[in-house]
Amino acid sequence: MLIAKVRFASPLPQLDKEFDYEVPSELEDVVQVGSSVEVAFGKGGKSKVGYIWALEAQSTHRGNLLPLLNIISNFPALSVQQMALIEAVSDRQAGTAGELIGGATPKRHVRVERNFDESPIPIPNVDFSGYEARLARELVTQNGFYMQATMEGDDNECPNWAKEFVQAALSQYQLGKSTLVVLPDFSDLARFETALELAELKAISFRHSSADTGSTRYLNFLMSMTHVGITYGLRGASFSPSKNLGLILVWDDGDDSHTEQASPYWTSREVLLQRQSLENVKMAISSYSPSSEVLRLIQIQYFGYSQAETPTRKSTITALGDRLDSESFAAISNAIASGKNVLVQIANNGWASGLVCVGCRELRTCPSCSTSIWIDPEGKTRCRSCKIVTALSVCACGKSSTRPSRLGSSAMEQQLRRAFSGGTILLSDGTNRLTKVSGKSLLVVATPGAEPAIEGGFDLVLLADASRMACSPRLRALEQSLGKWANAIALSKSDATIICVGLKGALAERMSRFDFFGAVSEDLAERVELALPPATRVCSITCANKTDLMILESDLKEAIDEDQAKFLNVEGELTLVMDYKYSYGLHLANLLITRTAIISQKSKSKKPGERVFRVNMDDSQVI
DNA sequence: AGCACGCCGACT
DNA sequence: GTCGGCGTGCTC
Repeated sequence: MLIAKVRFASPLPQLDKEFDYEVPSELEDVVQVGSSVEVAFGKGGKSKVGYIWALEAQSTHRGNLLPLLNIISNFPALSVQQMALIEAVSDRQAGTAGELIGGATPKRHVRVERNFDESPIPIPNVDFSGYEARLARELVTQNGFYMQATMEGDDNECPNWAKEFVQAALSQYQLGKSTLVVLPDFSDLARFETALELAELKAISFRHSSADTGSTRYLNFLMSMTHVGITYGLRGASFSPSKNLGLILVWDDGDDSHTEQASPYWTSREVLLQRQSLENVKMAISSYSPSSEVLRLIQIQYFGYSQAETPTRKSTITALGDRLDSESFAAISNAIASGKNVLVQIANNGWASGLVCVGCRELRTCPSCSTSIWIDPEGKTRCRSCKIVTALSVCACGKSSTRPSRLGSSAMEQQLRRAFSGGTILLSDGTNRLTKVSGKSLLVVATPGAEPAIEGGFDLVLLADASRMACSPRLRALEQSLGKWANAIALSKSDATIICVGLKGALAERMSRFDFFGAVSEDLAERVELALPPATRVCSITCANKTDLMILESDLKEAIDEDQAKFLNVEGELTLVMDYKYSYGLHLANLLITRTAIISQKSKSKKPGERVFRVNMDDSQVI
């Protein structure tokens, strides 16, 4: 009798295990590992969809077994490699396999299956050469590699890195192997697609994208599962199947969008590093400015690397902290007057990033959650965290008026509109985004990540909030700012002028040479000295109530090895933060899974559909 | 999650 | 005596 070990796509820790079912003899020839099946489950015996995690000859369950009711499809819903990855990631992140299953397998479409053509794709006859192919060459000998991308700037829509990625993927294809490409956002996805089109490789490329219709997604999923080719997409694609995988490519791994904001809070880079070792394949990461994690991989010699040549652009560092001092004002004026195009990068959108009392200069905060209040793109005073529009009350000092602590992109746009009547002023931010602009004398105000492409590149880039972005007290502020500046600078012409507003000291000196590699290295060296991430890992555990958290804390204090992990003091009563060594990660994650599950079940303050504990094994926000 | 089981107070 | 409140625990 064949036994199917079945898992469910549920985040509940109680269901995070395999359940045994008998395979009826008439299904014995059709079931396979990865099949989605219908089974009866629970007291009501209602039917539920599960996934065959393994097929075995004997059951370990004492008690009688129910039969599988049905096989949902002849195509497996998950590949063996996907299941191994899901297990590895849930173990590492102290989550459940069930909460990752949904993201790894798309909704089934019967018509797509009926029309599915499993025959091999005619091999495209491609000759895609005519540029460096630095990456493809390095990957012949390297198993893990970081390539700092060169800033060419003249082609914003198909930059050098995208061509490098395509070339590397093509080399794999010629060896009969697939490539998986993971990008942070849709503009980078579009850039990579442009390169794929240029190389005429669309026929062997399978897009994993939430922007596609369900049937397209399912078709591409089946294609990735059954055909050697190039699978690409945003962070969710980290879990897609890939037949005979040979290479994993990641663009701009330090971008926030690579981190999943829901439990178990994984990041593309870490998931794909797991995948690299599970599937024994090559992996390369590329960006204009490296992440500190990548530099750590280089330091421990897990990754080789190659730095880009220093960009040829002119760099100006203004000493004043003001956004529009006379120097940058003059530079913009001159550029606009001579028909050139200017990009102004502003840290945040809306009208004001914060409001300060005119009397006591205290930052105004939301009455219910005490995070700062800003003026959003619609001009409303709104809490940043609970998103509620709040009427401003009278301050403790007696004054009721406020002034903006720092202007947002909408305000900046208005200010520039008054100052420069000669040019066309455009605004591009997260809510109102331009993907491409063209023309002369354009003055584009954009928030990081929302910079539009422009034919030929910008002539002048003003990083208007440089000093404020870099000086924010968050751990990753500097590293992330460097990444955002680098991405903006990459959109400029090779002889453009770059103005960094208000930088001082060593950072100003680094930026005058566009030495991103050096700046992040220095940042990493300091963190290593202070034993901060990525020298160690830091996890956070938040809990809805204090008593449960205290139980967990004393529980953990007894169980953990003090040489490997320790508690850190943080503000906020409902959060525990620990730092721990990489080698202790699996052990700690396991400890957290079991302990939080026990306490959750006994908790008095359970709410339906809400977790008692939220565990983030790599929380870089808390420090 | 769902659903049943069970132990307690309130009621015809 | 028994009806129904929801806390507790299990589901192959």
